[in-house]
Amino acid sequence: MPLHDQLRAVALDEFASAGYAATSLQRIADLAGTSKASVLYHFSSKEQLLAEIVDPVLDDLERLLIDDEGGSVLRRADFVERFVDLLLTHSQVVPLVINQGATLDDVPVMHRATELMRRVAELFRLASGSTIEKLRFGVAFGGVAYTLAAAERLGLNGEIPIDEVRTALLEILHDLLVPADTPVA
Amino acid sequence: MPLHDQLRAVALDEFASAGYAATSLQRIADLAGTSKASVLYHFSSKEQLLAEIVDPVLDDLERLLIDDEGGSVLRRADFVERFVDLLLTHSQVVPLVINQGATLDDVPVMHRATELMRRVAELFRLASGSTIEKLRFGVAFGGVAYTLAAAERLGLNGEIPIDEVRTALLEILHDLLVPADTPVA
DNA sequence: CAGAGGGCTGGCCGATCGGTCAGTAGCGTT
DNA sequence: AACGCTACTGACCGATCGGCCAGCCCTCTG
Repeated sequence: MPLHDQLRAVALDEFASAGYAATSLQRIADLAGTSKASVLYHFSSKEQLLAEIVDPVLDDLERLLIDDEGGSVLRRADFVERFVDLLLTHSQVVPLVINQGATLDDVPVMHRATELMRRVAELFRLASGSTIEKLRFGVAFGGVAYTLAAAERLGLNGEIPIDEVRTALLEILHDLLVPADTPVA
Repeated sequence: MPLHDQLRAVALDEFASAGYAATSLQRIADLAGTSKASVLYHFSSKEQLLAEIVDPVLDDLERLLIDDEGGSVLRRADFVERFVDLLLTHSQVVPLVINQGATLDDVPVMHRATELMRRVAELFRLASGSTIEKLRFGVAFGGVAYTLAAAERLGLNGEIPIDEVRTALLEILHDLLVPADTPVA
């Protein structure tokens, strides 16, 4: 693997587990077996290293939003399914954005993440819904992200097959976001 | 308000919104209109300032766990209700622990928080349950915490009366944690 | 062989961090 | 007046941070 990619992978591990602020460029360099200066050779700054990690995921999310808004063809259940797949695909980046987004809102890429999450919320038209509908969105979205982030820390997950996780999350999210008494399309 | 209490309040605001690592003692001092040295006069270290904020909340949680384990008298629904009240009472500390607990596991008070959360998980016997039951716990607990933390950031909540929030959260958590096909006691 | 350029590094910089310490201002007691 | 105690402060410390830079090594090209 090229050093550039390896540095990105190592940085993602550390940003997700120890936090962006608590992860020094020196530590990233040590874990990758190189020097701090070489990290700053591959990435012009620590912020840009974070951006190169997070931006592709936000691109995926934005694409999903555009697909949906473009034709409003997607039924809510379909959106939820694609959304879960996106979360599972980027299971390390999701908690990074969720847990540290508020802390790092001065970093441009995290501000973009917040804006996209707001658009997801508006998509479900929960900003104008009832209190419980608003809270259902918050619990569902934050709950899935938190589960992906902290389940291991609490020793809650063994080696659960990802297919099983996917199915279970879909069922839970479906229960929360597509209540039986709500029109789906 | 005594300066000691004011410093604790200011620090909690900053720890919860900007993060523990990103909040300097100097900033806490500035916001309270005093000097950094006086902060370290009232609290022997930054870690102890965090501990004085978090420990009382963990004491409450531990008390709830002891009440439950002692007689196993509490029905699951009762536990959920007391649990939600605890989260609402300490709505600033909860996201602090949830979002930054993993990052700060080297800080003793945060390690204690992780242990208590593990006990809550075990209480629901979800460690030995099916995949979807494990995930339901994660989604429920993390979801409520995330909602309390980030709803404002996404502009999802206006001035919702706390009673309404309490009722809604109870309903959502009840749906997630006390499924219809599960024996309650 | 000469030179150009990409990959990489050690050493350094200013800034900021948490924390220490000597010292002081105010105040009630003797 | 002299004391002791609490509250508080400015100056300073070593460590660490992100970032910069001159220069080295290697390979490819002419």
